[in-house]
Amino acid sequence: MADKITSRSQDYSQWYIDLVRSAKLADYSDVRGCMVIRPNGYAIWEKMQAALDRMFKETGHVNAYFPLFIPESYIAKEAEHIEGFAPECAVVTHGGGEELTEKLYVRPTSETIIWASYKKWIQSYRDLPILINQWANVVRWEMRTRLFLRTAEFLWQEGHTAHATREEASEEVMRMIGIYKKFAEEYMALPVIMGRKTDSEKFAGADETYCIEAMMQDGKALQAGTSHHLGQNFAKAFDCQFQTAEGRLDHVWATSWGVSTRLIGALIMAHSDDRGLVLPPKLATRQVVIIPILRGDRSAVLAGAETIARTLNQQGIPAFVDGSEQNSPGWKFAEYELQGIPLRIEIGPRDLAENKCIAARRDTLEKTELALDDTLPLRISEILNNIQQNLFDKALQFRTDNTREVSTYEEFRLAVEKGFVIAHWDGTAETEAKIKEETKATIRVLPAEDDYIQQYSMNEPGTCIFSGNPAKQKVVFAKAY
RNA sequence: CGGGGCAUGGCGCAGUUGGUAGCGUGCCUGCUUUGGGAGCAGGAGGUCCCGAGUUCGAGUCUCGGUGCCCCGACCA
Repeated sequence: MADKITSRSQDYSQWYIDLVRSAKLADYSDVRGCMVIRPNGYAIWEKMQAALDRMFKETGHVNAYFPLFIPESYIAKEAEHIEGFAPECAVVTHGGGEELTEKLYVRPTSETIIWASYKKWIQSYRDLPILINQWANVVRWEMRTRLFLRTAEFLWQEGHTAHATREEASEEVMRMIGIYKKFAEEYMALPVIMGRKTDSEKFAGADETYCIEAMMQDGKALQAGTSHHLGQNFAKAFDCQFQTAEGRLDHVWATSWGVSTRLIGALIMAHSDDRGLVLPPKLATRQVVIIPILRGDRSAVLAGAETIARTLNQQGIPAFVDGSEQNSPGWKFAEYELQGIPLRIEIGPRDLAENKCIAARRDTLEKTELALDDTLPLRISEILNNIQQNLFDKALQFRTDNTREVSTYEEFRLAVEKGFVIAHWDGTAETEAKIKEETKATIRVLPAEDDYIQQYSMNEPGTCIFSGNPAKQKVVFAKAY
């Protein structure tokens, strides 16, 4: 046995760390809070990027790149923004051996430097909308870090759009959070609740923040993506006005939205098990590993394996053969399970004689015999689709099983230790803060999707779980990452 | 920023009253193996985190420093 992973039941947090390291997704760096994303981890990010980037382009967005360094005076322009971000910023004070006349902030997010440009680019309503996305790294000097979930430097995409009206910006905010939900559910097989954040949880400088919130296997919530309505806050801070069709001057309306490499952490914590990573096929660079059992007529077995790989690759199913003789088949089984390859095919002399092979799926660990004929690629793609669907179904079932509606604060305190809690809230920040102080649970989301609202009758008025005051609606509470 | 832990071959660890460093795994070579992390034999590999001190002698004792991890408060 090589890298042994701590079991989830024994220590969930340690399980996560062991998994990330032994599946070679990421490694610690000697720089505090920073990580090295290894090829196995980066491959997942590349799959995510490809799918998201396509979805952004399909909705009219274009990519650009803005500088890593932001002048201090820019960051300082939006009061709430600097208050929120300044404490966690890295600041460059020297360059070329000289002290800089103005300090440069390493971007924690790019609103300010982008709006300094937008101010130059926008004069008329004819210049709007601007729909720009950038793929970049950002730095936030976090107190405490966790691989993928929270690191001092991370990779993300940030969309920054400029609009002529509040309504148009609102539509953009909802369109993008909708895309994130679609991506999470269709690609990551991760069910999410889409909705709004309370004021205390919203982005520094935003009027409104929408999010997608997911449940991890320990019942805790993870914010997987955000979309912000920035109102005219940044336009005002940067004096960015435009002339309307009617000839009036107005400040530009803004949105920003992002997802980060944190999604990789979400993916791991949602689906993986004590044997290692479990990857949804749509995010697996390598979907099928073929392991020849090299006994008897080795070259025939190896040729059989290669033929399967070639056939699958021709059908667009990424497959590869591990025919190395350095490791035993058993070793390879364990290794590729650790790495989360969705499907394994075993083929040996016995199979070859009977013109079949064994398929073992990563999610359920079930083994099936498959005939080696023209139907093989189809059967395999069916299994892969089935894995993708099964992961989503399982995660959704888990979320449902670990979501509880409560009507008393006593019930609340117990339930919130085990998952999501649906409860009435009086809408005040005071109540929210006290609940957080006493239970560590926060309001994760005010759901904004019909199915979820109906399922838990979120809009039904009632009595606040904490204060006993009238409450217009229920909200989702949970402990969060 | 508080509390705790760790620092010794690539990785994981042991190292007793101070005496010149060892185990597992991985790596290299060869042979035998191969349907759930194979076996045997041989081999390579270490500034013991850094600095100072005590001592004939420090991985070990003393003082100082650094780094990382974990748990909490803050955050995507």
